[in-house]
Amino acid sequence: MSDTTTIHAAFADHVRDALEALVVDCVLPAGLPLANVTVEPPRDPSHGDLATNAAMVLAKPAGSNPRVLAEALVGKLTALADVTGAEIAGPGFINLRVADSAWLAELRAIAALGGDYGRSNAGAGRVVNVEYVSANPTGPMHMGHCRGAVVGDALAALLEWAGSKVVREYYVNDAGGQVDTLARSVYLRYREALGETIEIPEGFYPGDYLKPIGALIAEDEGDRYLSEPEAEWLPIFRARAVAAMMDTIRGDLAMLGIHHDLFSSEAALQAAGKPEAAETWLRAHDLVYDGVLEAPKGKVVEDWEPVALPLFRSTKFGDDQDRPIRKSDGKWTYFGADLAYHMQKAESADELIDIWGADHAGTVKRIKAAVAALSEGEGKPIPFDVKLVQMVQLLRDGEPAKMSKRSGNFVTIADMVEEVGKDVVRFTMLTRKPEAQMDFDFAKVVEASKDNPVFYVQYAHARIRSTLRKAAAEGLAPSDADLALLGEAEIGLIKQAAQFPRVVESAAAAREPHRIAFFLYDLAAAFHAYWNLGNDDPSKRFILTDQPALTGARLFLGTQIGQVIRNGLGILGVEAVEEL
RNA sequence: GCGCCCGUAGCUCAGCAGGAUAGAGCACCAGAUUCCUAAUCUGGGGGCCAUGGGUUCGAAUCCCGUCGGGCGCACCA
Repeated sequence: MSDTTTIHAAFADHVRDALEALVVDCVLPAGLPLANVTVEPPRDPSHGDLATNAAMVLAKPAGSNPRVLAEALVGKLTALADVTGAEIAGPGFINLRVADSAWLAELRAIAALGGDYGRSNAGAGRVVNVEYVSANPTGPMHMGHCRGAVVGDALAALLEWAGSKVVREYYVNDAGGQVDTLARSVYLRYREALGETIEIPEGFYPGDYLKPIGALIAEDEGDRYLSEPEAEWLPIFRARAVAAMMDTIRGDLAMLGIHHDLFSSEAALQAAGKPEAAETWLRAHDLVYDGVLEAPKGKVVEDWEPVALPLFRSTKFGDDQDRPIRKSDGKWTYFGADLAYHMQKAESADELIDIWGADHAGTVKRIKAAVAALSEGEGKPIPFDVKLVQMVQLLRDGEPAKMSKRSGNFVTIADMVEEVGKDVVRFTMLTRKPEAQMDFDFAKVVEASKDNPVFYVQYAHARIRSTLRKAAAEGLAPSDADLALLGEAEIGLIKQAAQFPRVVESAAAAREPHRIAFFLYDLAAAFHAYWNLGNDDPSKRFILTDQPALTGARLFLGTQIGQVIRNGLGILGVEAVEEL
């Protein structure tokens, strides 16, 4: 990264420096908590370009009052070259006005940083492991996986932009009973491929997508497995079925533009003895004991009977019940293996993030308990966050959409991407905060105009690119030679685009990629509004053949606005199109 | 019954880890097209931020209760 400083970072530093100077002057005591000090644009632009709440936040811990502090701070800040005004307002805000020349410098900074504008090193290179999707390898990806996939992927990119090293990981649940069922289902399709008439029992996977796998095995291996006992063929069919499903899933993910760095196999984890190691350690610390599971509450289970199982003391860490790590047949529960899996991830990361569907909300406490127990016990507590994405209700013209041509009973991601396109799916999933439920209506989302922010943002970018092409055809090019010709409207646009680095930083800190989407929407709106000034007043257009200097400056501005939009869309994994 | 998430304009949603007079789109009303793409823009009406308390200089935002909606609640993943 170059040493080009963005205006946002510079002023955050300026305020911090001013506060330190006040410490030296003995106006402030040393060691004040600065975490809540913000430097950000006020909502009302008439209040200036930037405002800080420093005086209000620090008054109490400093044993002073906001007014006195603010006046001292203003004294320091007015001395800055880029500051043309500093005043105290409201309950103790300090409003700053920043010289136009500083905004023009920011425009040059965007140009200098290009595709890196907005990156920071706030994450300080810490390794963050983001586990997302992790759909069971028992079928193609469907809508239930989509939101988590998109949110996880955008979050991963966002954290990279904010200076973390990110590992994108997929946990392949290839060890439980479900993949055995998958193998048996494929075995049926295998027999079918060899001419038998089959019936698919309750509880098997009925989808047509298993037919080609069965057929392929029949082709490769002939009828040799027909007469063999299940114990012989099951592992083979399981391995082939899982491999085929993972190929399908990787294909589905690729359609969404998602590529994981690491696929971790649960079977491999178990083969390596990781769950045993965790159990041994937990037993040694009295965190696993042999106990009896309580009957579920609030729900009648008819054939419930008490069983003795090895239980993890998750209640010690805030869970409602202790949780079994092995089943009564001695095999690992999902949780028993998952706990070891999280330890495995923690070995090579500074921080863990899981993206889960809301239907797994009930298991958050136990896994957090396990990670806390193991990592604190090992003397290396690791920050661990589980992000829950809420359900998406699929609609078609307001009616619930069901049924897929491929799977028989659910809408697949492949179907959806084919119908509405990757960019629409991704952007739409990201224009809502993940913890709120959302509707996804095919009818609305394919509409290329209204109600569809993707096109709105892409259109802004396309307009800019189109204008640059048109200008080039007339021999006009962007130039920063005469930026002083830019006026109030243009500076306003720069101010808005200049928020990008701090939006990236705060979105990353809050783990909320949707903020990028809303920022882009606002920036696009500002651009469209600016553009339309040229409708009423031709002198406000980009291309003015008789004024090459002004045209060059405006094209330079447009180029950088386009760059910011492109960078933001890049985080979201949405294409910045050249034309619509 | 218990746990987690949500409740902001008629509808769909933002609200930047507590800040100044709560915003946008859709819908509704009134306008802009000899234009670098009108897939756009300008203006207007519309809110007890579910509700009752609390915390403080300051609450849509944090805490507690209530109401309403969603998800989950044995060895399934």
